[in-house]
Amino acid sequence: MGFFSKTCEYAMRAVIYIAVRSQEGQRTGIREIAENINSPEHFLAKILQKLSQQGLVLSIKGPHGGFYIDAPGLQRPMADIITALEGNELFTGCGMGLSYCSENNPCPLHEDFKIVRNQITSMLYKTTIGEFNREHLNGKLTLNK
Amino acid sequence: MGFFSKTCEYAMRAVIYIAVRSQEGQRTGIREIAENINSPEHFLAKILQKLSQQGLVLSIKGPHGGFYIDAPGLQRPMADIITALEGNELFTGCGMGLSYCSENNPCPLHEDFKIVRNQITSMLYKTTIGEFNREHLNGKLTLNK
DNA sequence: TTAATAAAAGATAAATTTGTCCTTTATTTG
DNA sequence: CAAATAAAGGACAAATTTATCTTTTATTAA
Repeated sequence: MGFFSKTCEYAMRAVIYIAVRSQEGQRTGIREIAENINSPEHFLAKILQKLSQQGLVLSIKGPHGGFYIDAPGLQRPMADIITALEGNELFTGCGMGLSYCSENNPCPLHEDFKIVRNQITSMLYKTTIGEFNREHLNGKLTLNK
Repeated sequence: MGFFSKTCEYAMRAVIYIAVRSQEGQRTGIREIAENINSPEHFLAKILQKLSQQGLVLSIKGPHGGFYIDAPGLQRPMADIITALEGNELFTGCGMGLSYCSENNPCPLHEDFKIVRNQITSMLYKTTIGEFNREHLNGKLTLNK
């Protein structure tokens, strides 16, 4: 059980990769992205299709086409990727899966879990899609293994 | 996407329920547990089978048999439930699913994610299986909806 | 305007998780 | 001992997630 689903993992890696390439003024094809983030190409295509439909990434068909992200897009938080693909259950749901868990009706882990959830939420909202650049990837950061 | 898998959700709820009943000196059958934590009975049976094999819960067959947890068992951390069922990927894995992500080779979310993971880890290790009792369940706490 | 390129879209398949059912084994009680 | 009880275990089925393959549509460039 990974923390995020494969779908979200691939999506985050892909979007960061596209963001880096976009800041270099390049559009990127699926092949290149999949190779660089180590994901199944066709599965990733489906994911990017969804993100594209929701306007999280932009795309152009045909020669020299590919995916890219514009300046406003680069300012959006990582959280938007998760939300676009799986809604906001991660940010709101009960840790033990109880639908009526709430302040008034808490599960045993409610209080502690609130802290964890807030931490995740703030991590994903404060980190923007565009805050990683080529230097990061040329340094210690990695996306593909 | 829930935070934990259904398996872990049911397991945590079931173990807490068994712990409460054990502290009342009672063994509990699968039927009763499933009803009280709102889980599919047979699926839960499989889960408890695994937890029983690993010694996390104890069981006795036949009339007046059922599941229970002894005093040392009640002292164990909730984390043991997760580990018993799915290993410790949750406590060690990279948020973006990268196998070689580490201090020397971090993914873009590495630093923030470390904080989140530590919080989860400490939540699950500091909370013991036996720390909830009937008063909790009769109060605001809930396990079944 | 034709050929090549690349994403969009649809169909299908494999793998995993979740859920159900049935038989066997162990234990208790009458 | 026989009948009843309850977990253990095995087989199977449904649902979801992950992955693959093929066709269509849009765009570019020769």
